[in-house]
Amino acid sequence: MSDQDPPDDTLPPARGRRRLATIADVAATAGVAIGTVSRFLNGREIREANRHQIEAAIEKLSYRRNAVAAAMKTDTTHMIGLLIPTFDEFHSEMVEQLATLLRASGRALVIYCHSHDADVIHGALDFFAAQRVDALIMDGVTQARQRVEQLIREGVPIVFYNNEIPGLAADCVLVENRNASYRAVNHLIDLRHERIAVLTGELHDSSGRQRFEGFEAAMAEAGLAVDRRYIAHGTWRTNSGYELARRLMQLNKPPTAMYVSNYGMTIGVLSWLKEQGLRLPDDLSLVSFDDVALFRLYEPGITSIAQPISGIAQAITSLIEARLGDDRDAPPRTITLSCDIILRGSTRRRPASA
Amino acid sequence: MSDQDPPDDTLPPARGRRRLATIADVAATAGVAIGTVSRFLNGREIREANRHQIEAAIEKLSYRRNAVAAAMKTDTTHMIGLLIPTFDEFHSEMVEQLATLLRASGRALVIYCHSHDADVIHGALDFFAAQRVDALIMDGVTQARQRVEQLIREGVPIVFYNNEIPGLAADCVLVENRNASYRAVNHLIDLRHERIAVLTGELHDSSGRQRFEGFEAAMAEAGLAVDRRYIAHGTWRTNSGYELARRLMQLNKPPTAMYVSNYGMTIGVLSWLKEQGLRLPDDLSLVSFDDVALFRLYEPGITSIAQPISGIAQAITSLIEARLGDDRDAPPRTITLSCDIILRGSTRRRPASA
DNA sequence: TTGTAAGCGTTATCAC
DNA sequence: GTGATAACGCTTACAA
Repeated sequence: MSDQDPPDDTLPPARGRRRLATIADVAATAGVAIGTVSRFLNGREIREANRHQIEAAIEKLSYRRNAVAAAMKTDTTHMIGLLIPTFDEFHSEMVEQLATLLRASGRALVIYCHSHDADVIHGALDFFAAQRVDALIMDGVTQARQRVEQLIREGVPIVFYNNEIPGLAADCVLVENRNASYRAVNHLIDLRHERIAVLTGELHDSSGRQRFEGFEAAMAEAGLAVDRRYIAHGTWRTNSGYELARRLMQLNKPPTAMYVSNYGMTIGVLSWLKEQGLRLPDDLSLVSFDDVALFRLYEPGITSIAQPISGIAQAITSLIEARLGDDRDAPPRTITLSCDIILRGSTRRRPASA
Repeated sequence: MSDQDPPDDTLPPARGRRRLATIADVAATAGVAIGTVSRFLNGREIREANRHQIEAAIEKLSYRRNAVAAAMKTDTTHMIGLLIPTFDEFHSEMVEQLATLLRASGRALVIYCHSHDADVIHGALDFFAAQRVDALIMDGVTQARQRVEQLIREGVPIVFYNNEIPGLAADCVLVENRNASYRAVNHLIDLRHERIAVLTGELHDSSGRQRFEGFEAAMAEAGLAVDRRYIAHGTWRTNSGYELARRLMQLNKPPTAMYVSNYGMTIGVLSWLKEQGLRLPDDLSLVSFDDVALFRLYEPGITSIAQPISGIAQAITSLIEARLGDDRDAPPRTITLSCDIILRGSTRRRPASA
């Protein structure tokens, strides 16, 4: 058997997959050196005649570059790890945009969904590290701190979104949680509401804290005392919105307005209200963080705080490309984007009766 | 410098990443052979004393297994390619479940989103092939046919969901589109509707065809002639739902009921209706394929056809694990799941006036 | 420009 | 069991 032969299918097939042609097969078939084929594959200059030989050989052998082998040499996998808590509408849209933006530079996302489970978070980070992803995008979830520190030490670029983890030197893309929250609550105050309840997110997440602080600031500035019973601490999740809505609305003096710190909990609130036959904005004015299709279509539309999802995805991408390009060793950057308050029918002036 | 030294950080760092300890460093530090460390890492039997040495060395060097190198040897990456058209609610839920199920066997999803763009589809499949994903999950989108055939020849296991591509020998997870559609339209007929419009999906997708056939079958069986103007051919997308709703509802004799072939187009229909101040079910009865959070919360709730998303994710996972396990060469299997029709407030008996 | 060959970090096959 | 060592398929000096 000469070196000119196509790949020999009688070799033990690796894991049931057929033996694919290698760069060596191409080189042999084309009658050039391996190095030349490699140069061609990487888009560098090649003698015209050789180029044609190589193209023909690639075609003939159905050659497929083995990115795994290349990754081993170059220590570049073109994979970006993405660790998100859940596939809610916000994340779906962000992921879609991230995938599209990263595609432009030949990269793809490897996705893990942690559901706030510390074991999963650790497992995901270990997996990403072992797979040598080029970079990592994740919600700044505190349970990850230790593993993340290790990754940073190993030189893996990381971009946090949504929450920052104080003290970690990594790139960050955030929104003005506090300010947006402040403005949203002020909108309720403008409408003469005084009994305003808040559903907070997890306060160990920086976004949860800041959104709550915005609420507090607006109330304090308006000179409105906050009844402790109107402060409901949630977990970001739908079922927590459901439970807390019940608790709040069954008070002797239920709130006339409610500020909910994220989309998921608002879904829970709406479910409970619907079950009870209560209607927005007559029985309650409601404003929610996150703007999603449902809030636009719901009757009435839900007044909400729209995070600039495209902007977030773009910011993340640009940070990553910078880290993977020339700005490898630049100091960590934090990009903070602002939100829009979108007025819809779920908020109205406090009824005189209340 | 002896072999016992920890990795030397003065070596040229690959792409700015620190040089990580290798299995060789661990072996040297532990005073055993490389092969022994490998055996240990892969959970095989090791002499007790060596085990402790190795564990200590791993700890000391912060050793991290390089999955890329392992993948190159074993031709197993533990990555599953996933190619979806868009991140709508259906896919979000499916992806979340798939990711969770696959995690159990140490695998992760690499995701591409094609937006029905043929170039992207081709690019994605080439990327997956180059990255040597262990298997591929994709919507059976016809533009992919040629590339997919090649992948099958190369021995990459593929699971189609949603649509089948006739003539391709691959595993498939489908739902009873035709039957579900048939039952849904029969529900409208039971409610005495006669002017029933349909918004079809793309008819070159098998799901689009089958859903349309179900409509036709129900109408024919009931002896209802279908006015051609009530057949609106859509693209699955929201804007197409919006446009077609307008076209249909502005007919001289608009339909009294509408069957919409997917979630995205229904969003478009609802948007248009909302803009016009038209209400379900008074101005129109509507039933939609796909059951999502919005349809449950909407007022009135949207009568819909619920695909068994968990079942789909489980079926896909089991097919993949079988292919990657002992059933490597089993003949292709197709799993077909049934759907539930969920009755809500968007459908009611045809008003006497109509 | 091209050919040659030394790795990259594993796994797997041998003798021992 | 363990230790040496040959792959795996590619990139990249270096020499020609």
